[in-house]
Amino acid sequence: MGQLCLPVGMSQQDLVKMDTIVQERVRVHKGETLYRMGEPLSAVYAIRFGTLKTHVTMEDGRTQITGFHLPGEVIGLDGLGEMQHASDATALEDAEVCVVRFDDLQSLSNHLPSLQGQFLRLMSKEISQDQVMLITLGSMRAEERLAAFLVNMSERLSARGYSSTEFVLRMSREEIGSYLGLKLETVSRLFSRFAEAGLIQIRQRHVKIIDMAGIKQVYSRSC
Amino acid sequence: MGQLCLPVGMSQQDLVKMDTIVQERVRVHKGETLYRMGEPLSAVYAIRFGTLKTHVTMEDGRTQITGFHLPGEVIGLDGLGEMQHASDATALEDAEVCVVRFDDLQSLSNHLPSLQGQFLRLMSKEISQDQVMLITLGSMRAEERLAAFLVNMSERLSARGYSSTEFVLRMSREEIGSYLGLKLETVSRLFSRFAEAGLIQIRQRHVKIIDMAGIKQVYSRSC
DNA sequence: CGAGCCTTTGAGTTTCCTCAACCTGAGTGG
DNA sequence: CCACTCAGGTTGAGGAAACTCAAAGGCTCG
Repeated sequence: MGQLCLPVGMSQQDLVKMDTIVQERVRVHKGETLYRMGEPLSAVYAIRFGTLKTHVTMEDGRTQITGFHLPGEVIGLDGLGEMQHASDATALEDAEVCVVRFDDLQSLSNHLPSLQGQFLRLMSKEISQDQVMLITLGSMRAEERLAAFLVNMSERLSARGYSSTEFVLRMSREEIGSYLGLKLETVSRLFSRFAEAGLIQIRQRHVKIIDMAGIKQVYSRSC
Repeated sequence: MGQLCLPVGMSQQDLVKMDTIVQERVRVHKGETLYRMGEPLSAVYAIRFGTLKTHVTMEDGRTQITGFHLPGEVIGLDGLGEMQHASDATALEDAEVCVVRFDDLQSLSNHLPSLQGQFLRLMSKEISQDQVMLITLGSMRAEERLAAFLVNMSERLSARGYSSTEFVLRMSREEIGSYLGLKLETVSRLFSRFAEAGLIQIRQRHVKIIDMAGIKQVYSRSC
């Protein structure tokens, strides 16, 4: 569990203790939601396998995807402050998560000093990632955003032992668009343009990266 | 100090204890930086008075403002994970901050159980705010972004005892633009348009909100 | 009071969106 | 087994939004 569910940085004994409280696992089928915005926060979740998206919906119905989450990542942290979930989490494919119950956590954290730090670190990382997205949405053009997205997916998949050059996107063009602040047609056109330029091969959701350096250039050689 | 430097939620005795460790204050003059990205994190900072901006710069020189920070807010939390600052913090006007040293904090947090929770809550709030910005940048049009910005400033100022309808923007059009993912000319034009529509009065950086409901409509009646 | 920065406003251009048609592949029922 | 359906994806044409470039006016600060 330890390796899959919480990132490195804890001692072996601590991991053993952790294992004793995190025995609960939940399966989430494609399209089902793990939690919804506004629900009381009873736990955070470490993804064992599968991909989930987190998204928020405004009063007027518009929706924005705030993240795609791969195995090994922890979701639900954004609700810790108000003790209620700040977004929806939906499975993009059948997935399984470890349930880290919050009341267990609180009683345990006294005995596990490293756990507090672990959570601070996770939350801080989430803040940093959000800030990277702010740059992406605030100062990049469509082309650059999509290139950044591809590189980001590649790196995260690679860090989890998958191929960094060939993978399957678990989300639709529309979902990518929502995440990147673009329309689905724009995403589709850009994929086609990247393919034409010899940077990638793409057939449906199967992506093969041909020229990684070229893709990185797309968002570094601007201005 | 307590009221000014850390939000509510701590008991009176805890506040007294806090006061004993947070005696250090720093003045930051307009244009000076409090900390820079990459510097080792030795403290977080609670703003006593003045306004600061946090911003990040990419390799290619592009810069994005990630937040404007008013008195009472805590900055520097985004660096807690890596123990080094994840952004620059620059004063928009002469300001003073309380220095919350991290080593003091760690030794103290054992004796102050509420402090840990306090920090989790602050960080979680920061994540939520970033996610609101993601929606803003990802799915709103220029007009809506600026309206949301005005309402946000108004509410935060009001919560701090200032007027909610009349205030001075401490940042330039360019800085507002960077924050909202717009160019300075666009920001300027939109202010003029809002004024023409009778929603606000604006002269340089002095804003007077005439029709708050109208401004809120700008970003609720879309689609 | 002058220099430099900030702001406003205009004209033209680019980027991305909208609308629309058509294609593809997976799943379904006859 | 094949035709059908339907969601997702591609591609094109036209238009709207925001950007770029440019010029001129206004504040602020030394």
